[in-house]
Amino acid sequence: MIKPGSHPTLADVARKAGVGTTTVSRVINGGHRVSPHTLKRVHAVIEQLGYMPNQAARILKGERTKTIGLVVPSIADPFFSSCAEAAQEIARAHDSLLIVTVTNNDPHVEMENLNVLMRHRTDGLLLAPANYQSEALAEYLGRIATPVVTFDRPVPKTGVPSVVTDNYNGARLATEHLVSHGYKRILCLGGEPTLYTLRERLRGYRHAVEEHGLPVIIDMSVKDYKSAEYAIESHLATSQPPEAIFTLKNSTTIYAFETLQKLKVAIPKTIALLGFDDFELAATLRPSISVIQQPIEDLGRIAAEILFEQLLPAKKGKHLSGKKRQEQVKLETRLVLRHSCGCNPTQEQNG
Amino acid sequence: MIKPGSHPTLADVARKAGVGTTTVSRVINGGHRVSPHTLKRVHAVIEQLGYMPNQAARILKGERTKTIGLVVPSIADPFFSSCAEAAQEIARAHDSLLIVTVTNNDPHVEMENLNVLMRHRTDGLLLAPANYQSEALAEYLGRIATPVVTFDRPVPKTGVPSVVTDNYNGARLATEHLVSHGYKRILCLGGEPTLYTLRERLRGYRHAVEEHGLPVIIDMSVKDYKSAEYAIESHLATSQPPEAIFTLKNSTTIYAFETLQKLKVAIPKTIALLGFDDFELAATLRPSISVIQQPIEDLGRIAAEILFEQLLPAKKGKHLSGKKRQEQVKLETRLVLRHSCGCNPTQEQNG
DNA sequence: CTGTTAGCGCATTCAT
DNA sequence: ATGAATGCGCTAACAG
Repeated sequence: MIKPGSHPTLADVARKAGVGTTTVSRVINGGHRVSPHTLKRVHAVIEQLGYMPNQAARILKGERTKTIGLVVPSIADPFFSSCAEAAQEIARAHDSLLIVTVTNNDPHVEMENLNVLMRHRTDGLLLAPANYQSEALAEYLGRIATPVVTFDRPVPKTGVPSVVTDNYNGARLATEHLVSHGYKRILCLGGEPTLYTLRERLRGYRHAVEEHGLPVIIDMSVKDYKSAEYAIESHLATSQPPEAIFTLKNSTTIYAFETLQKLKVAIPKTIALLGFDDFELAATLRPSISVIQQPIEDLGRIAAEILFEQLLPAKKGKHLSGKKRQEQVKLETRLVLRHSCGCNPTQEQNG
Repeated sequence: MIKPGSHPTLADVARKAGVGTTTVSRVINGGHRVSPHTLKRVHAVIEQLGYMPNQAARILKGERTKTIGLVVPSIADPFFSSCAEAAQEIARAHDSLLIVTVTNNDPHVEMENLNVLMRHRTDGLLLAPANYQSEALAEYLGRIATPVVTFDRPVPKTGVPSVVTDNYNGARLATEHLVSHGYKRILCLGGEPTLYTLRERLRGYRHAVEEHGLPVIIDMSVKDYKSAEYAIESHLATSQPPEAIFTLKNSTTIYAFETLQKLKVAIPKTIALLGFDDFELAATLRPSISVIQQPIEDLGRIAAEILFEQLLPAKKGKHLSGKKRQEQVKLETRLVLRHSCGCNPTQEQNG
């Protein structure tokens, strides 16, 4: 070994094999135009030295880094980790690595992460923006050369392609369903009204109830279990308590369920429940919870696919991909009927 | 712009600012030993050009890549995604990026991932090995120069440090508790007996029941809901059906719960249930499920901390860290008593 | 304080 | 079929 502790280099291999560096380079890049004999010996030396090409040197030569960056609010969140898994799979299929960074929904941290990723020259970026409506982000994305695809939440006023769930129609679907059960007073429960997804869902709910001439009852004060409990208790104490609750997100649905359970309010008899976004044990709870299901893996998968689509043409030296894929992809939701909304479906697959 | 479409280089900045490359280099590395005036101008040019240092070039100079690799069976799995989140946080604190790869528990894919990561010269590796007992992996890890820390599962016969849950004692704790309730026939239910974690838990269960002179009833045939249902029905049909079930993992616990619920077997009256590993709605189900809880985030966090601990000394040029941290860290579990085991605890925090 | 210069490991002409 | 030489962008000696 020439430099103990360090990795052997292409030159080390060349020396040991008694050939030129060019030859070794050819060998590790497919072995074309190399005599079988040399090929064999070089391979042997590579094996023996445990040589692995240094990606950095290749990058420096202008090659792609074979990495893409993923920027999400959280990776512990099942929603984003599912997206991440799908994205990782696509990346792997394209011989690329996925670098994961988390923002905790903090625009400042997000910007920092983007900068670090740019320094590493990731070939592309997959982004679930922390702050819908951020001018700084829009400006930043317009400035950088790296292809970006956002998912779950778009960045408005930018040409950045995005893959999102059709939150608006999903919420409409949910609300319409509750209406069809005959419920008149439908409470829409949620939190963090600044989030794009929740705003869209809220809009869907509002339009649906308004169209049916029903009262708009919205409570966006839910931040945790406590606030959910407080909110629901307040609405129950009203002279005209709600007959159904449409919860805008996962955690809210669970808080609502727990609260109703604790207060011994019969679901769906006294109050029906329907939530946006499915969750693991929704079918196992009693009663089972009806939900609007969004194609989570598809979000990550399609976003990654679009990203790599933008990456490929560059290889051929083409100027721009001729037919630009539509700027925003909207994925449809699915209404999963279980018992909490008042339905009585036949047993689901998994209990 | 000198090269449209490409990133501006340090030399570009130097030229435009009318200074030498060294000066620019100094500026982007803290700005020490540079006159305030020059500093300001260079900063201005950097801003104007949108210059970002090329990480690859730095790496080539022998610097660290500021990246660590994470190799896990799945990132969609809440267990590993929680570890990943913790690891990401530590990485970020050390100004590093986390590259995530998933193996699907396939040793071949795992090896491939490791190779790719080595090519990218990640400073270190966090690994949850796919296959306990793999000779090839042990050999590989012994050969590479990069520091590695495994978590959740160790790689035996290797000096590779690992951070694992004390699965053995956790299972003992669980079993002892069921015994203390007076149950005599305790069924241990699980699957994939090749996994390190499950073997350890199985061992803990076995020792505990044997010590109490109780029958060892093990069924490792659970792979999915169907097989769980079949297994449980079989055991119920016995002349001496079990009085309690100890499930070895998350999903098995849920399958068991669903099956018992479907069969209208009263929990814990007819059969008690206690599972290894907590899950989100364990406290919300009725009855709530008692579990052995493992410190999931700690696994990822501590593994990452140990990794960076090994990385730091190299910076100072020291030969080896003097006091080697103990090779294997074992994290203790916690018994969380809810209703399914027969306990009647006071209400938990969150319902 | 500042500039010049020599590599880091590799792919790539251009010769041979 | 092979090799010598060049340069990618940057940092660190080493002058000034």
